[in-house]
Amino acid sequence: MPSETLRVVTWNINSLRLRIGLLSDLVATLNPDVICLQETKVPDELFPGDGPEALGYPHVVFRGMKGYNGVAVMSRVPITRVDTAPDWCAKGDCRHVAVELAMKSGPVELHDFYVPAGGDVPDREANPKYGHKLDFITETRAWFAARSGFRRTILVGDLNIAPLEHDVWSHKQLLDVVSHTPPETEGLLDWMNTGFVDAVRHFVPETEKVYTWWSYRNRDWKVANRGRRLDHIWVTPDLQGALRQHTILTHARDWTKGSDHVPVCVELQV
DNA sequence: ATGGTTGAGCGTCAA
Repeated sequence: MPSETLRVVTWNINSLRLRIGLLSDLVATLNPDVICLQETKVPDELFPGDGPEALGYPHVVFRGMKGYNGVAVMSRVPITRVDTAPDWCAKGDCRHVAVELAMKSGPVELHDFYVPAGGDVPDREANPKYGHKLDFITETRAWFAARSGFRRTILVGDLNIAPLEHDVWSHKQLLDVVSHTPPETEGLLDWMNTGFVDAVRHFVPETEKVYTWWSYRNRDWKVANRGRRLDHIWVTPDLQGALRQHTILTHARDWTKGSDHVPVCVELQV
């Protein structure tokens, strides 16, 4: 059976139209086969259709809306959209798209998620956005649990939760901060444990700090280094042996007019 | 408890 390299990137681009030029830097640096974006903030009728093709990614699926949310997958490999998932929390809010990659060795399923950020107050009564976030991960967990036994599947995205102690700059100080509260971190790990392994933690020990996001509200993000690992790549266990390397593109946080998230990349031999 | 910054799109809300 022929095998080939598959390099997958996930990036919360925080407006595709504003930062589409940065995709050239991303491609030049990481040479990905598939790019999964979140927070594209562009309705489908305004999606810059010729942009991905000019960069060498002729296969594109996207789901966007005006102003908020939005996900897109750009690929060198032919992809077909998979439309089996429900409308999470019945909001119609463009936070998930799934595709099948036509690899030579057989299909690989890929899910691109943008989990709700959850607002500021970690209390579902005072802050419905927090409740929405918890409900979202409960629904996704249940849906993947019901499909247990699936294989050759990759799940990526801005999951807006830093699940482990060393996924944040200060575990103690962030226990009450949305993105690292126990209901979120436990919920996310329950979702992952429906049938995935954490591909970045496959390479980096849990005792080592890893961040993919630094707030805009820090004068010097590098000096403060108050980061969180909000962006994730999970793979089904049958792909764990296919993992070859990973990259957190930290220096992208310094790109001119950059996103507050940086690209995360994993290479597999599938 | 609050502020700090950014994007969409023109009020403010969301992050």
